[in-house]
Amino acid sequence: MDVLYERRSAAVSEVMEALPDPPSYSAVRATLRVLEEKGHVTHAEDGPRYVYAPAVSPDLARQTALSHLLKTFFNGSAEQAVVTLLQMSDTEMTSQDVERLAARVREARWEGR
Amino acid sequence: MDVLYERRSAAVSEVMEALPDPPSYSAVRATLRVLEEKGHVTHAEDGPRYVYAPAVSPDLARQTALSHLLKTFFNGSAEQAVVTLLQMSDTEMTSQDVERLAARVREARWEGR
DNA sequence: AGAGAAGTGCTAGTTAACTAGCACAGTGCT
DNA sequence: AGCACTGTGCTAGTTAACTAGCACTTCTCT
Repeated sequence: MDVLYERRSAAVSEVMEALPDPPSYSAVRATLRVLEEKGHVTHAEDGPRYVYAPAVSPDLARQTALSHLLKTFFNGSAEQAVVTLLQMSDTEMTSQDVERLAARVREARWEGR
Repeated sequence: MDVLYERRSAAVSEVMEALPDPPSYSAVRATLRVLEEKGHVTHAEDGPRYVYAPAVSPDLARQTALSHLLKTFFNGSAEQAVVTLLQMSDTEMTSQDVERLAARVREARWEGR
């Protein structure tokens, strides 16, 4: 699923290549078929091959993932998550990014949150 | 794993109760044992029962989870993630929270990020 | 002290996941 | 047109995950 979320859509071979220590081609095919049966994934035909994509909008997927992560690692606190994001070294935020971020925070405040 | 991250530690039965549509007791025990073999989990003995905990510090786990989520859903952009966090309705941020957040952002800027 | 509850260690049987491999259908190249 | 290439549909066999259950130990409550 993460591969599909990251790439937005992918053929079986692309999914396999994106996986670290990938299982067999057959296994990936079977798994995608099961995911489709469960409604997590859709497939479209591109010529002879299937191209799979998440069944849910990117926006909803993002929100679901974020709120799950908040619940699991930050006790539901969005503020703590934001602080950690800023402190993470591999985030590579420039001062310009922080500037824009502050602007957005101000925006959010004006919207009454 | 998510159950252990959220609760910091848990006995087998607690893990099972925290799972939606839980597998059998034996399955949970076996899974935790495998996770321990793979080094993702540690156990301590509390009287007669085992209490499992993640093998990695909460802080590292948080950072790992966040950077994975950034890569998967936000194309690596921490700024986008923060904006989405603020926009999410179920985040329930008060204006006080936003105020404190803005303060932290300023702090982060002074630290040269 | 004794009975019950709750837990682990271990095992046999069942179900699901993975592997390997075939036949067949489109693409692209010569 | 013909051939290699890449892909799907499907199947048989193998490995891993899950289930159910027993014997044994430790705490708890009466």
